[in-house]
Amino acid sequence: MVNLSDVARKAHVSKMTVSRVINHPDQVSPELMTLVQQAIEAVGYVPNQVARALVNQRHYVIRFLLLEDVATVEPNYAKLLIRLAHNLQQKGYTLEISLDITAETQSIDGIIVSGWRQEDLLKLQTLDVPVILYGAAPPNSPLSSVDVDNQAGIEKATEYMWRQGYRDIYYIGLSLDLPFAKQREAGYRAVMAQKGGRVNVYQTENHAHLADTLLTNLMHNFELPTAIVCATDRIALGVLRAVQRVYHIPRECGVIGFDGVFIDQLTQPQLTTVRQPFALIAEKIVAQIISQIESENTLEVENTSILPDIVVRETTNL
Amino acid sequence: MVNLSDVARKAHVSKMTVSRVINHPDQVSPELMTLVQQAIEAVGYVPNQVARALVNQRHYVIRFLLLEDVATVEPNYAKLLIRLAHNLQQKGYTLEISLDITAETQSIDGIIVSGWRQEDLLKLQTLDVPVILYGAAPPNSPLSSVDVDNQAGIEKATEYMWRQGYRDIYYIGLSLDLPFAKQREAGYRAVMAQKGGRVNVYQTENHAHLADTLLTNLMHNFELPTAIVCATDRIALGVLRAVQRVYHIPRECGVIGFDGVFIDQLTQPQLTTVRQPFALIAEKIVAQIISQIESENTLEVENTSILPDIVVRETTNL
DNA sequence: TTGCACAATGTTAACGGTAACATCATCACA
DNA sequence: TGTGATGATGTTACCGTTAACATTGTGCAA
Repeated sequence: MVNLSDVARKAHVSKMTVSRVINHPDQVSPELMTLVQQAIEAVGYVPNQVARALVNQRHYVIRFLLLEDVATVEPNYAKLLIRLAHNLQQKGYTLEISLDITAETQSIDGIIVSGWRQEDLLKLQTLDVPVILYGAAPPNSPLSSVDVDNQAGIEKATEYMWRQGYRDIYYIGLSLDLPFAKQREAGYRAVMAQKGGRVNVYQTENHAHLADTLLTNLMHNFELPTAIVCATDRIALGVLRAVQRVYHIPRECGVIGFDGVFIDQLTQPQLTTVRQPFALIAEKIVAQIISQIESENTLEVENTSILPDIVVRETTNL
Repeated sequence: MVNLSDVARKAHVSKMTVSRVINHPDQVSPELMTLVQQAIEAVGYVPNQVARALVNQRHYVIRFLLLEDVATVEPNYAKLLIRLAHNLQQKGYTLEISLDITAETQSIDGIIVSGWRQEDLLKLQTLDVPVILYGAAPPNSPLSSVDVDNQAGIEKATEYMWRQGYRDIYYIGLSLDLPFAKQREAGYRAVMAQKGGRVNVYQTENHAHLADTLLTNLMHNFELPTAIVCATDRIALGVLRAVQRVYHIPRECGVIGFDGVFIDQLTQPQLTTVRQPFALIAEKIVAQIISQIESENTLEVENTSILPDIVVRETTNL
């Protein structure tokens, strides 16, 4: 392996000069600068990150800790993961994947956590590296977080349906005791309260066929045109299937989902949805964790919500 | 950070003795052994992997190189990735993600490549670490590979449909010039040749709505009961949608897909499919790459095909 | 008793970098 | 002309670990 000494020998300077050319270019004279750069080229030198990590006590590695149950992993993660890897790479970091919250933290600089539950937070707080949560942290949590703005997302969706002209608007939520599920429901309620529309909230588990069953019973009460705001695309898929057996989409019934990852492109007609802006989310997560790492100890908690956009397709154009 | 010296001081031995307790337990006397182990416990020592990596020229890191176009990333990868991370962790390795084939290889021990094309192979061959391809390598390639047995998978599927009693069997393939697409088609042809059935091969791009359109035109030729063997679940989704508008599934038409990741669970009725055995695939990949790393230079090319299983659901029970 | 093999432990140097300090030449200014 | 500030470069030591070699002590055969 080509190392600093090889470059130094080639350029007839000391190792330190070479090191400085790389890390503190302002501290070397222009002549040596070019001389050393040529030597680096000539011998094909590439800095050894491991040695660098050892002496700097920095590793240039961020861990993505996935706590979600492996069986239920959503395709979401692939998208987020890829964006994260890409953004980190640009900043000179690499992304490592772990499923184990108890894994050692001494060869990483920070952790991005996804799929966490309330009960994981205590352990996460005690770690000795910066932690960023994907998904909104509870109030007063000492951990920073980045999340899509779930409430605003459903607000946008509900308002959009109202603006399209639908007045009979249903919300099919998730029967899950998790913050994001409640926030989405709150978004629907907020808009309906403001508009003075009738509130119709139902809940189901996150399965298309359960949503299908629910809607099959529900849709006889519709006062057309009716809109159905769904907490997830998966629910929307089932809703769509049930409703289109009886009504015309979108003339009689409009449907809008939430997530915008994969499922929305599989439906027929194609689903209008609130899309999680993974590119932005990843960007923000990366910016935040790197700033925490590089600011050393000034631990400033930051909770970011990112406003999602509506992707209009074929299920909502009244 | 607690290090070897701290343990050594606590146990009143030299650093080397502590190191040996960890790496070569057979070389230390039982008394010191327990003494040192207690000291390790007492001070909470955890070996520093970075220092270890530096001196051993080993990093205990495997890179997952994803060359697929980011936009088309299938949820497949999330499943595979998680299995890989899990298996590697058990062997003391960590998994890192990269999208960049040109990234440095000096702080990793091996690479697992996914989504590669023919034109990537040359560059991959020149890397100075072991490389395992996910997806069958071309004949005589110097790179090892692990893949699902695509041909055998579709053979199984076709035979299964024949056994169910369908005699009019169609194959809807992928219009892609990639080995796996050809192998799947070959599987269908092989079985039909053997059974003496009429060969009906059509191709489409990997989109549900294109498959829908294709089938809408095609299905008037069916001699019921007809089976449709699909190259992917995505195609199967479109096929199912088109066919069920006219025929009863599975009494008049049976449909079987390939992949078994995610999509198959979204259809109504639920899709019978050939499932990629990601647990096995990941296991095999990990075993293979670690064996290559640890055997140093005895570079033995190994191409493994893993036989997939059929997951019988609701679209094939004639 | 002597010497030697062998097992248990310690010492040293290295892996490839960088921070901190030391050295040296240059130059401005009193 | 001497002094000290300044900038460019070199020297040293260290990050935490392990391989290789050195040392020590023990038992056993000659």
